[in-house]
Amino acid sequence: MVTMTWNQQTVKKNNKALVLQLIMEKEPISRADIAQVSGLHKATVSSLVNELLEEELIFESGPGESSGGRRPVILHFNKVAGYAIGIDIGVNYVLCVLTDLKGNILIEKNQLVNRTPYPTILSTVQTMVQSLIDEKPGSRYGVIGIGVGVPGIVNKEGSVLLAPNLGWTNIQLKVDLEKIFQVPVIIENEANAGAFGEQQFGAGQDYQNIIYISAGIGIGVGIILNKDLYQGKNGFSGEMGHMIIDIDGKPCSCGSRGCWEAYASEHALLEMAGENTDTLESLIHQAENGDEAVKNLFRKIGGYLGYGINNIINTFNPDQVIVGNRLALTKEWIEEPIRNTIKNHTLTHHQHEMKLDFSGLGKYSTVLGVSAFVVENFIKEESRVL
Amino acid sequence: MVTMTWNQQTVKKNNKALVLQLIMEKEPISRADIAQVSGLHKATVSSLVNELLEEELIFESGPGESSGGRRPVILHFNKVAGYAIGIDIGVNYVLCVLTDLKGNILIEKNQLVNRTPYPTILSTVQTMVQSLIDEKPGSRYGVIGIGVGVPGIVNKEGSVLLAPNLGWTNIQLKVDLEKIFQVPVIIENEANAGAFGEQQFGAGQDYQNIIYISAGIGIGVGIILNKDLYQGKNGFSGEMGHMIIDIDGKPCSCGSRGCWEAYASEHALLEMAGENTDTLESLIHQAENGDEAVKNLFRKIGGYLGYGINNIINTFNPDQVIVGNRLALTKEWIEEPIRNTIKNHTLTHHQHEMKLDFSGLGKYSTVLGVSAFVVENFIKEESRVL
DNA sequence: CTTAGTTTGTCTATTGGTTAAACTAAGATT
DNA sequence: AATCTTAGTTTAACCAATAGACAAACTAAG
Repeated sequence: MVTMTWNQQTVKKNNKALVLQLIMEKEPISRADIAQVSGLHKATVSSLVNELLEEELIFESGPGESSGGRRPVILHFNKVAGYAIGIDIGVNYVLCVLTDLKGNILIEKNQLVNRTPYPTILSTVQTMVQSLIDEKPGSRYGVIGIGVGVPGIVNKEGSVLLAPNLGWTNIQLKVDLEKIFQVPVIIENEANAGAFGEQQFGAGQDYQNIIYISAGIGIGVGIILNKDLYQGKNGFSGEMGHMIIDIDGKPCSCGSRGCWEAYASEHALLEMAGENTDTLESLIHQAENGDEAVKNLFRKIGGYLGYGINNIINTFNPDQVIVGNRLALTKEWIEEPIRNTIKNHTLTHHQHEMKLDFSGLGKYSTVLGVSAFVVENFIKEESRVL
Repeated sequence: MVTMTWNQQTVKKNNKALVLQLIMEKEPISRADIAQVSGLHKATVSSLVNELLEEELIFESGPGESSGGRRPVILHFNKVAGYAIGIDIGVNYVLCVLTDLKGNILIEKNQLVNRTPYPTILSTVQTMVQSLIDEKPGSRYGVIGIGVGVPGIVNKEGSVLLAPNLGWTNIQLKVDLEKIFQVPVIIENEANAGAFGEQQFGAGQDYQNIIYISAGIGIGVGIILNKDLYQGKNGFSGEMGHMIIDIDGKPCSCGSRGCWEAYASEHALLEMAGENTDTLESLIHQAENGDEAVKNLFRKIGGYLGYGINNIINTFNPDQVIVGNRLALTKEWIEEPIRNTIKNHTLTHHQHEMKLDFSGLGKYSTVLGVSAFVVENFIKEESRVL
């Protein structure tokens, strides 16, 4: 079967998913409202809602306000019908969270790690996830899946092909985790996950086409077009950290020269700061205490970020660009230079109505993103025809 | 009505479109084959095929080869059920073609122009289109629409907001042409149209994610993701000619510096060639006669093109990059340097299985692209439920 | 308090599509 | 000639959305 064929079951599945989505987004809401908003007939909505009630994906909560007639029955999304686990594997930390189906964090485990060989990290993850599972409250569907964000190149089969900062190559992470926990596992690049997290719960909730810039040790980019993550042919999209912005410029760890992340990343920042500073945090501390040299350093990084963002805007004509990850902590000093660079370089029509924002979720962008992938997957499965 | 709802009519419409698409792509084909390939039931296929026959979008052509039983009835797409007109407005020419529904050019009109004020071009276009209409053969649906490719920024309402090389700003081209000819008109950026043309009929027929580089006086890029043109928020996507590849580099006509097209376009080439050469054609002639200096010039341009293509590949992880428009004529000399630059700079995983090709349609990319847009639009309308 | 009107949600019959299965058509095979 | 195969059509069954009647529960006006 080459292409998608349609029949009554797909119709029902789609409408059911639509109803559920409306309840998730607009709760509290009544059956009548759903019919109104969706364009479906009252009777159709009624029957789909009843199925969703039986599946415990939604619940009723007494009558609402009358608007001149019979009072409506208020419907809610049952966000604790199951729980998702989101994991962010960083260069020196592992962050695991248990979220409900609306991306609220219920339990959080954070662990610093010194070295990152795969077996070590895998066992750390295993321990952390197991303790989340042990502590989680009861629910109809239990743990519906695990999502993992990794700073590296991930293919569509959930293998980490290359994660230079972790020292990983060809790690079958999805296979390993599914074997251990027997639930669906989703592996994503950290920037892609962050983009989805911001789109679902953070700064990007109102927009269709979003480019999320994960500016950390390196730079990765998550591309959301028409509300969907764009992954590319193999899942490798968004490696814009290795976009050349300066021909024959600074050498980059990737072997090329003049890459964006050689100028605008945390790594570049620390390099420029010189020998006596070790961490981004200490630089931020200095800047907060009025150190003009450090502030200028931040401004310079901001300018470089701006060049890359210029390229992004001219390429994608997005609704919004979101700056996230560690460098977003320096918003106070980098925002102005970024905006200036855009103003002076980017095509006028493209600037118009384009929003530039900073991460709304901070260090949780990635975990919430992968958790949202897990939820999305679950909802798609569950809203099948029974 | 915020979102899409589904009912039996949408099912039918989709299935009918699917059947028609299969016939278009795989003709000659029988009803039984369609059922096989699509997964639809024989009876469903039969009834949909009969409707398509009545609409004269397809026709039968006697029995085919038996495969051990009753011989099948062979179905064909009726590519002359109507005709589309495609127009490419260039800096010094206007190209108009009449195509059938499969993108075959039946009549072609080419006219050189000296100056490009809008009223002049509009009247030229009007004359050319009128003569195409007068010469066209009879058919069931006549001229189903007009598509126009323009070298500039086009919004989703079919207005040309800015076309620097034509000297146009805020031209309501779609409105004007629809008023004159009373058929649906589609306006697209020339690179977007070229991308679609190559994907439908040219070098990109086998691929899902294609980036088409229109390298002419300037550089524009058409982005096809999952077989669909990506237009961006306002329709301005793909202005990668103004991607910065060299910080504080050469000034560009856009007001910025270091833009890709300041290094890798026909304009850049002629600038580098110096005062005594006027056209790309004369340079090609020199190169063909063994002029090493000119060949080196081409190689240099190829290298610069490579830098931008590096950025494209790392960003999009596409199936294929296609180089088109005027600079594709210099393939003989620029291909090698492009490939070298990619080899030396682009991330290894991204290079893998990535195809780099040159335009398969030559100067017809744009006209065939807009014509294909018109056809797509028509098919979508016609396969409506009757 | 009564009555009319309105809004919410359900029930029943209808509509319009796909599908299953029987059937006809026309060839190949034995 | 009899049987098997494949192609395509017809008929009835099925299923989901819909239209419209209806009941329940409320507001508003007299």
